Amino acid sequence: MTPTIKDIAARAGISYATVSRALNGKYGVSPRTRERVAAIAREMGYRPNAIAQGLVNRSTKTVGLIIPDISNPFFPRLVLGVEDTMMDAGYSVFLCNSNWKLEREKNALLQLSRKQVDGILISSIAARAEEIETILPPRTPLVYLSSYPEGTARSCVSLNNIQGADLAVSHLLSRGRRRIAFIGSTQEPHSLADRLAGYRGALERAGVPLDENLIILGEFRQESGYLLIRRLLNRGILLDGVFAENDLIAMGAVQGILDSGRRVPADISVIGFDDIPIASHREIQLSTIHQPKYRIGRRAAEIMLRLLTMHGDSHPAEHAALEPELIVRRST
Amino acid sequence: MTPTIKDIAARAGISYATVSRALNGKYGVSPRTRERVAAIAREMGYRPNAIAQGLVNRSTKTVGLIIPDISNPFFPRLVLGVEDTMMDAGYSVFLCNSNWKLEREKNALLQLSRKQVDGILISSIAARAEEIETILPPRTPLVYLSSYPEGTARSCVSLNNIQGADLAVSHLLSRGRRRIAFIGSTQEPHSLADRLAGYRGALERAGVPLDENLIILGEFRQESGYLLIRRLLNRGILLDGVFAENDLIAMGAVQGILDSGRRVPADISVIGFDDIPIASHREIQLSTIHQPKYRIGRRAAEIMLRLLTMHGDSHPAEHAALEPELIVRRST
DNA sequence: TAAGATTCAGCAAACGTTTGCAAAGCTGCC
DNA sequence: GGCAGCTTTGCAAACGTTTGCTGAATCTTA
Repeated sequence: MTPTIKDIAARAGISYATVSRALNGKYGVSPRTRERVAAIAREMGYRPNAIAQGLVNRSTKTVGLIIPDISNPFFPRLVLGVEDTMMDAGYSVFLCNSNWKLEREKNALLQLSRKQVDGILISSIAARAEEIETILPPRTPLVYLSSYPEGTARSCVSLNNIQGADLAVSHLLSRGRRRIAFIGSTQEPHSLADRLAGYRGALERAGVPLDENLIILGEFRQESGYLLIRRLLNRGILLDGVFAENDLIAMGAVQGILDSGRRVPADISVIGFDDIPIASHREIQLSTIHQPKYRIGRRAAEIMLRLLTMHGDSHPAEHAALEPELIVRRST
Repeated sequence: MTPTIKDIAARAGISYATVSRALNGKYGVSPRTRERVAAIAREMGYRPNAIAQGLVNRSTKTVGLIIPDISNPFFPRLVLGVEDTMMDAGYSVFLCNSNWKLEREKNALLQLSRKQVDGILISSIAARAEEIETILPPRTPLVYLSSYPEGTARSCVSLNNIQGADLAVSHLLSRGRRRIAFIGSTQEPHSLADRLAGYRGALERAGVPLDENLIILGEFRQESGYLLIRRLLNRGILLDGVFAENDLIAMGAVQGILDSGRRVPADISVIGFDDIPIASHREIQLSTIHQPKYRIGRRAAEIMLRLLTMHGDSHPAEHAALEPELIVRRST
């Protein structure tokens, strides 16, 4: 077995309370015994049992991170931002994938709360805050990142989605496009609502009439973008621009357009959202709205650390809305 | 506070030992009290404290997963494979990124062992097994995945790298290529050694002389591939094929070749390794050796679960070497 | 040198569970 | 009615820590 504090005490011929105090640099231990204990601990290869510490300290130095799908290229850098920051502060992070299912999201929440995590970071697909916040013990530190539900009073870090969508659509308009399709996903209701709002706003401001036939929804996958645009095109609906809710959809749309014998951007301009790594690739060159993924993760983790250290006193929820940035590439 | 087993006991007017037994379906509780306890627990919103359970059961239902970098496109699906499988079995997983640094890898190992994880899955960059195995308590369940150090007696799940490299190089040879460069990375010594061995073996079998000038090493990044191939080309070294240690390097190499005014594959054929998602993209079409990333993760997790359930009795290390698959696309 | 102050160490409870052992309650049989 | 045998329950220790309280030992100071 790995040595415990009692083994050290036995070896040093003192009580284990003293060993604990010595190891933790607590007041009330003579320098002599302190050193002796340290030496013995080192020699025996002692490692504090974080589980036992967690039980008495009521803090596990652990947080949970729930995201929809790590294999979606939007999330890895976000996760890295969280992980780096929490790790540096001495926390470990549980990663949970919800696979875009509310049920699994709730499940993860439950499991994490059993595991006594000190806090939870979540990129939630829930539509309403109660759906997820009622699962947690009342004052659990909670930070939403990138996507958050309606009606929450907790801290959030996200891009200004309305502004981002507006930026994208305005860009298409500035290129002389008037029949602009919106291809989105029903998987994240809140971001859908915001990006749709930005789309509508930009059109309205430009005096371009909204055509509900141009709005079409599927999933956050390339195949979905491909299928949806082809369906639109096959129906004979006229369009000269596409604003996709994310880059994956946009890339699928580009393929669909090319396969239908049209050109990008000459016949139809396409713009995406997120700026995932592949979008900037030389052979792809997709115009998009940039999201600083690593920074979102880091920022969320920083807020979490703040919540963690003021443990419990007043929750001044912090809503950080980062600025979107338009990236113009070949597809527009 | 969240209710404990004692709160339930108080409410039910029985001892908390009985509550524990009732909740865990242990023998020796009457159906009547069992139901009563269940009802009260539900009503009070009781959740077992996994930390306390972990302390007495000496099992935390938790594993650690250490990888170099989640933002490298090779890892997300591997992580997902692990996570899905462990989650289904009721385990949570700590994710740690080592950023290709041995120091951080060791650090993560230490941190995880403090946290009393039941087992560790690691894609290690260590050259020798002792470097990492001496850090862990002797009989800790440990599974290497995708990459493992020299001299280990533990379970591994990985692709047959030698065979994969052989496959890739043989393919280039079958295309009439004779001057084949190897562009690799020093970041993972073991996989480098194997892929280099496959490269050498294939050349030798074909009777093509080995030219050490054609072997050049950097990092697992696209920029690295670009820089290295350009350096080679600028030196005036003749070549008609490139075998890159991974797809990122291969993609960089393709760009470098194009920028130098040569054609791919007409002048120089390029093949990568891993088959990351982007490699199959219509505009990229990189030939490569496919790695079943999700399956590697799942398989490793399954082995871990087996180790976990036979807790301690005999460690029949299982070495699963999955078959590589050649994927021919436009770049060769 | 004695009394008070100060330093150092130990005892024991607590964190929330599980579980071996003993006690109590019940059943049915003679 | 008494007793064996079974079922149901409770007591208390244990897991590895932290920490408030108390006591002993040492040091000051008059």
